[in-house]
Amino acid sequence: MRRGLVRAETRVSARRAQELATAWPALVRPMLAIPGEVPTEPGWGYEFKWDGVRAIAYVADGELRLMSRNDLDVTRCYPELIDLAELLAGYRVVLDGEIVSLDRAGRPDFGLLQSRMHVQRPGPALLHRVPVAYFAFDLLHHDGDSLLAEPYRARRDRLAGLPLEGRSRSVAVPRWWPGWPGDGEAVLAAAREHGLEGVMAKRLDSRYQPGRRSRSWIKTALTHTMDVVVGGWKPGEGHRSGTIGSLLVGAYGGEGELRYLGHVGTGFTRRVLADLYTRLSGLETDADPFAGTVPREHARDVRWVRPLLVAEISYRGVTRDGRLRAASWRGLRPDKAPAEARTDLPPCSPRPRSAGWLLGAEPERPSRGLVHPDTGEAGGGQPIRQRGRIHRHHCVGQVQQPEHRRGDTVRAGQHAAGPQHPVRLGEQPVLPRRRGHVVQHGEAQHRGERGVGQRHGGAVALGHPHGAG
DNA sequence: AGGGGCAAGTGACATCGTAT
DNA sequence: ATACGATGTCACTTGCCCCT
Repeated sequence: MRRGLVRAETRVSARRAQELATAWPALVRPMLAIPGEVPTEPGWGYEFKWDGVRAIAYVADGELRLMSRNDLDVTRCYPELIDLAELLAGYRVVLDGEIVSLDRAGRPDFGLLQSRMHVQRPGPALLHRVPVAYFAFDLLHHDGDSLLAEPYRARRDRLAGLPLEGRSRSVAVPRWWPGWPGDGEAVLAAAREHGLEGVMAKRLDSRYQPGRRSRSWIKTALTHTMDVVVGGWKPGEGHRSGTIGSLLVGAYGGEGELRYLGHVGTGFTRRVLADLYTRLSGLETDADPFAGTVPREHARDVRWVRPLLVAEISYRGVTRDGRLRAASWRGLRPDKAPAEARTDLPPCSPRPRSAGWLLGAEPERPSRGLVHPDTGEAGGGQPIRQRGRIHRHHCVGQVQQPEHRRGDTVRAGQHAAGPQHPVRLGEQPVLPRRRGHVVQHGEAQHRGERGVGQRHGGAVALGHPHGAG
């Protein structure tokens, strides 16, 4: 078999785009989602939102080409994904999917993937240390047929017909739920419980709109909030010049030290920036208020301030070195004292302790479909419902994991003792409500201690959020 | 060591088209 | 004329590689 074309990562010229359009059915840019609440009305299908890098995969005649969101050819960066071409020998397809790197528990970890993203010729050591997988979630072309005008449900059905699952450690077709009312909340609850990034909802009757941000796809990211103390700020650039670019924030640790947690540079309105500029100008000092050292690249051009302002921020997780990921400003908390802003953060992004639930460890399990909770009957990918509830259904397709990463498999939704729905900012009237689902800091902190999972037959199963199953 | 580039993302805001 | 929704642009984050 010929190996996939290997080219340096390059931006595609118009001429190259024409070549690609000739060699493959078409050059398709990924369809994008708008952020919003999980839709609950009928007519939506649901998937988990994967924390990785989007890529369109072109497979033809045993060759593979992977194109990034910005028309970069990233085939050479991920040589293990040539498995796609080998699995699909004899097919001519275009897939939409996500390149992910899995942590020890088998969950996508964007931090891990970052060590692969810009390496054009990864060596054996890096390939072994940080393997990647391709999660295919859409089929755009199939043996000469363009499926772009086909409804999402039909594209998914044809994707399920491809010989992709359970045959390679590098390829998976994640589960999806052709929705019933309420499924969205159930999938979101499962995502929250397992520390995933969020949920994608897609209209079952929607066509694929290349390169478009469409209301037919809605992404709901899970975020967390916490109170922080502002310890410094950096000047802005461009249309933010003359005002604040970002704030350096921290919170108090167990020893009473102010721990640096990172920058917040988004979420402000002009009015808020002007107000903060005035407030912070009155607090300027020469002394760095943070315990320990703020990294040099973070401290460049910083104006330190006395740590008296308390604010609430939202964030998507915590990086390995204890920094807030994707932090966003929500508002000042004049009702709180600086000492009330405490870290007590988990050492990493809040995630459950249980391992390996995401990817099945038994690739030859007889039925990969849904299993009826009472009869054990396979449901062929459709949600099994009884008395209007989802009982249990499997989460992702089967992927062989590297030996060193095999782990437990869990059944979700059976042990969650805490709140089943996130605490929303609506309960804090001083602050505006934002998009996305919010997990309060305390909830995120404790979730990892709630044993949410247990072994179950090689694939995860979702329990209904209201306790069935 | 420092800066640029790239991936993911967030959010605000300007602009354009359509509806009232 | 005004209001509203959709869309695109811009500035910002982390973390990595690569080049100077």
